[in-house]
Amino acid sequence: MLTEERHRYILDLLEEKDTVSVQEITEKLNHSESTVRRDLTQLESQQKLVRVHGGAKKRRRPSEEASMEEKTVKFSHSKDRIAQFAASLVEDNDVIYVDAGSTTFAMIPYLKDRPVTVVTNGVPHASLLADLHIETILLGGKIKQRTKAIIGPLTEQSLSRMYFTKAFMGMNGISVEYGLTTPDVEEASVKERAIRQANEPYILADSSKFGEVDFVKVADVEDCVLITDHLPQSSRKLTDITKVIEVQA
Amino acid sequence: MLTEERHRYILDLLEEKDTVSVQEITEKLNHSESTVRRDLTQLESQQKLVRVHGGAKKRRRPSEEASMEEKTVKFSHSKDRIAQFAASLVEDNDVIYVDAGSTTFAMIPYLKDRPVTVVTNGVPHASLLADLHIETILLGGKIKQRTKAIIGPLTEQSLSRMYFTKAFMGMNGISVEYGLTTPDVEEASVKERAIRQANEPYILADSSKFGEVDFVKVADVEDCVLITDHLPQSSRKLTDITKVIEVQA
DNA sequence: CACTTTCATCCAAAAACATTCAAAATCAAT
DNA sequence: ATTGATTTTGAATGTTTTTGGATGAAAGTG
Repeated sequence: MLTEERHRYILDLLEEKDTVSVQEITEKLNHSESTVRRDLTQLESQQKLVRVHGGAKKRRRPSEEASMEEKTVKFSHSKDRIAQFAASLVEDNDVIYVDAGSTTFAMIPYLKDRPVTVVTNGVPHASLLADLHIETILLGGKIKQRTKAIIGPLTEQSLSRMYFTKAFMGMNGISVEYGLTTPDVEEASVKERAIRQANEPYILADSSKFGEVDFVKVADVEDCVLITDHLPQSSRKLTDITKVIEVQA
Repeated sequence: MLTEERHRYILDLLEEKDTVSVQEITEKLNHSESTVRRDLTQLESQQKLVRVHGGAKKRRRPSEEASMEEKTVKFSHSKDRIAQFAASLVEDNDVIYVDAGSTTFAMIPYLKDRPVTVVTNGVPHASLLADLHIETILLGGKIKQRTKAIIGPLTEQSLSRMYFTKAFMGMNGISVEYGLTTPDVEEASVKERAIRQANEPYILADSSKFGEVDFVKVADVEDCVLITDHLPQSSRKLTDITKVIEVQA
């Protein structure tokens, strides 16, 4: 096989997979490690790829690289505080549920390199989790256009066969009288099920959610622990019926 | 055999394959190495090809040669042609399966505003489909970091309860002898299942996939219709055992 | 820290190369 | 058709490039 052909093959592999190992190439091409290493060295000097220990990765334009990183930044300060605290509750080898939504999304960067399995119904959540090399199971079902949340009967069905050590949920309305509420019927059903399947369900909510009541009830307040940046005076009564954690700003 | 004929033959080979080895030519033309080398030297001086150690490669316009950029664009052009044709096969009210992978991803823009339901195991696919307001079901399961494909037993389980009018699959290797193959075991299982659940399974593959053999077999070639930009001479035998559609470039 | 994997470097064997030369084929004139 | 000149061919030669294994150093893993 021609050097040229090997080079082409390696670059094509990279085009598909972003990274290749020396081992993989030696097996597929049936050439020695020495040869493959030489190939990689040459291709690197041509700026066609970047060598890494054990193989090579695709060369990215700086712009691309930046946008990858950028994904993990910027949330409102209160959301981020809540998320960071929630993530600190996660223990090694937990199997946790992370609900779709922006507050729970903010937790994900704080889970980096933790030995946990995450089940989620948030498509962007799953994507970021995978990027951070966290074992991730995405629930199946209908995808909701606006929020990229997975919902529907299929979702509930799969959920009903899972069990979580902890669940971290977003919620639109939290009220003493009407409990935990959300605007979408199908999403409510999924949330309800996830809370039921978790040993310790937590609700992540900034202060604006308290006193709000939405269309569908998901669960009673006393079923969950609430995590917030600040509990408004008007909702102080909640502390009588369930545990509320106020994260220091 | 005339010198002129040999030259023609060599250039034709290059047109097909981009690179040829001296050895290959000597075997096929049944002439000595000396002769073939002379041919190559002459053709190079006529700027019809570029010599490399062990053989020769196709001459490219300088612009092409220089930028990796163009190569990527060009590659995705054939993918795009294949994808566009595949999308044209979709009929109203179909329930189709769209496999994870870049070729099938290219189909999605062509499905915009079509009254179809799409089931997929590609996370980016589902995301784009939702953005284009197409009814989308994402399969559940483990998410694969590199490709963002959903795989694993959970995935197969849900798949087994679905039925599709058509399935559009990507594939890494297509060979007369070894059938349809792919490098990842779990992904292979999902693909196999999806093909089984579809009334009309299609394989989308550019010409580079033919003759390739990967680690795991997914299905036999005759189970599917192949859609490609160009079927290489060496794989013509495929037309005897299944339907192959070559999309005009 | 021990242990494994991957790495760069060196070297000898193998493959591919340019060059030379005599035989074979082609041509051009008789 | 035969001869001699010319071109093309394939084998032989020695040189250069490429290859794959061996080695110990470096990096990654637990």
